[in-house]
Amino acid sequence: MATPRTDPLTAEVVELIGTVVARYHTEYEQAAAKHSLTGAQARVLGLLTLEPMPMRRVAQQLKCEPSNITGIVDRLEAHGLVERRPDPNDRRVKLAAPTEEGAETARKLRESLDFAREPLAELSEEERTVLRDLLRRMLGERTS
Amino acid sequence: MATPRTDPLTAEVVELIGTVVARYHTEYEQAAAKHSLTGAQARVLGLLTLEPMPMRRVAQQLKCEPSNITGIVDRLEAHGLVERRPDPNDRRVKLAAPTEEGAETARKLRESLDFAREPLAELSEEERTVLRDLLRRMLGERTS
DNA sequence: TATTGTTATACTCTATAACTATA
DNA sequence: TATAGTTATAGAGTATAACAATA
Repeated sequence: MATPRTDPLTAEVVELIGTVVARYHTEYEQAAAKHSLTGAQARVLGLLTLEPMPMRRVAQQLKCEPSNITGIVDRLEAHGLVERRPDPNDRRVKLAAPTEEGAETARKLRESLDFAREPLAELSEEERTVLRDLLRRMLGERTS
Repeated sequence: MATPRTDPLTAEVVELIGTVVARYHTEYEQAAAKHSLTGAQARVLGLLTLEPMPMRRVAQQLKCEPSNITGIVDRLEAHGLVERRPDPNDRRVKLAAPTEEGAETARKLRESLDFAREPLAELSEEERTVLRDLLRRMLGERTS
């Protein structure tokens, strides 16, 4: 209640961002579906492709309960895209890691996510730079 | 495959948009949860606040199957936020409309969605105008 | 004792298909 | 016959709580 009424300009920007969010999600889900994956599965696979990690950490990155990761990794494992490896330093831990096929699928997934190019192609390089800087400022320093 | 490799600048903008999308979703779900609603329920309620409409049309707007809307409206109705009204012109149709309490909840929900202000407050009015124009261009003419 | 991953449970969202009542 | 909404069903994601193995 400390904030003033939202002005029309801000409201429009928020609405535009909402549209971006909706389109981003649609495209992400479609790209995942092309590889018979759900959005959550594709996100986990993409995450593991950056670096194999304990199940616990996957849950932290996805901001969900650890118990959920069990099922998602189960299904990725059933597809042959991910495997569980023992952690030599702590036998309680299981490291989730993409298989070779999983890494390949993740790569194709990133490519088929043409949200990357199609809408941004409308903008010149200079405009994209401006957009980048504005988004950076908007998102702040939070490394999180 | 007609598109060239994604350049680093575009890649960064895409990643920034991904961050915006993630934060938008988190805040949206949290705002909905404050009112004991799920994201889907909050979206439907927000939609109906703009204009009461047949169940069928709700499904079209949310891009999901009509059968799903039955349950979502059931739960909103159980919360006393939405009601089903007969359509005088076609007795097959049920118009979903917010109750007074539903409209009030939707209003609070919009306010508590401080994604609207907090991050954008970092930008000056001129910068927000630039951002608006870039997003408009990026999203194209589609009025939808 | 505390932590990791899992299981069990319950709820929601989602798509598909079959059903009903209207049109 | 076609359409609007519903029901039934199944799969997936989510949170909570309890559990086994390990630290």
